[in-house]
Amino acid sequence: MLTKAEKTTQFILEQVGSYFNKHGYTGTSMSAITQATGLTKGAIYGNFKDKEDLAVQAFNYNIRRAMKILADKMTMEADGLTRLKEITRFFRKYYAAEKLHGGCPMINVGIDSLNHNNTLYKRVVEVMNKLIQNIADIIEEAKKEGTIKPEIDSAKYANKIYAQIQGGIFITSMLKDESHLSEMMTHVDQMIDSEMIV
Amino acid sequence: MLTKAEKTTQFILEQVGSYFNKHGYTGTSMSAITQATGLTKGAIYGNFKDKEDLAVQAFNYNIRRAMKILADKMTMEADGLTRLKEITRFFRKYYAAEKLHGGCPMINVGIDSLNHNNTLYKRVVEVMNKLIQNIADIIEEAKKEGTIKPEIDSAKYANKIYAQIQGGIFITSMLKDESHLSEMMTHVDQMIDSEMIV
DNA sequence: AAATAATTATACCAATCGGTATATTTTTAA
DNA sequence: TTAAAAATATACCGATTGGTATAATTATTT
Repeated sequence: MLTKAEKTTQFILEQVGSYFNKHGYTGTSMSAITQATGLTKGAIYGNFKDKEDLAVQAFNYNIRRAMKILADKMTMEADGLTRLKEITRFFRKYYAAEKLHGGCPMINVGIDSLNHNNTLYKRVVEVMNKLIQNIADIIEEAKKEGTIKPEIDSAKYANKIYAQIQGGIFITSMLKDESHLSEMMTHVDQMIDSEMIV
Repeated sequence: MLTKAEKTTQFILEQVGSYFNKHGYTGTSMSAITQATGLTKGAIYGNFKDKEDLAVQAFNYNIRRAMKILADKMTMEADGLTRLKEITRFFRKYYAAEKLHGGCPMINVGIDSLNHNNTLYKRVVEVMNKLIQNIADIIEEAKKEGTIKPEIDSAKYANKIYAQIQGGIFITSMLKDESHLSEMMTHVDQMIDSEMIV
């Protein structure tokens, strides 16, 4: 069973996650946090060391929520190629889902933290490397299964796929038109079909 | 000849452009601006209406500087296909150049303004649409010259190319490794060669 | 050179910032 | 049910925020 403090911590992250994601580190004030939660500074500082601690935990909360559906899909038993295609399928619906929570946490917090908060920045990089590595692992798996060419450089293609995803997210976010992300996912699918598949 | 105020305006933008680009709208305080310029608030507010006005002009200054080399290349007399390849060539050196000035203004100010300042956001979108349109125009030109297939959808490919550029910039910026952007440009070059060229 | 206009410096404003010490309340243990 | 502990609320801190009114300075015109 969760203690009261643990429940409050969770409650704060739920209430404040989107706000932090949307407004960034300096753009989120402690008073905004008290307002969003209906709690007071005593409750906030009783459960989080400082603003940075809260920001890092809010990012962890946000990225976990954003990636949950994909993470669940990835744990399903399926061959590598199927799971690779699941990734592009997932991101076709990503913008519509994430705009409800203030946008993509990776690009929002990534750019915001890059020159603002090193602790947060390092955490974003950590997550990014994991995401790219996950894609590379799936490609390797498909190579072992014989569906993707053995000469394919999995790390290189993982980087390319992730860059295309984030590029699509950025344009779609700025122009508020999810067709751009969708077309980038089509492009990735075509790249898989024409370059990677045996 | 420039008046004193015009020279001061230019001086402020030169001194403060990188700072604004690096730290964003809320991350740049008026006191930081006075410190960076060595001037006082009187000089700042005598030449700019308010912080937003300064932020917009700083963005215009930054994007013009960042794109100057490419813009010069684009005015040169050359066929469409050559100019298209000039774009990817330009962006291979983009990160090394822009990190000296706080990073890519499009992604920095784009993400920062998206949920912070609508005036600034609209200006970024305006510039982004122009950049994409420029690429589309070049593709159309190459089609007329017979070097690119007539059935190519120039708007669609312009969007794809720009998304790949910005995706590469984002990953390269976060991981502080320009090879990612470089490999994305190689990918664009290959796309041009394999899909677009007649 | 004197008068006028343009420009910049100074001093100050209320509001807000992140954070803390302490008082109060709520929960748990005795 | 009462005492101890945990959790939250309140009141406050000095520092900083964007912005302004006015004084001082510099440039231009007469």
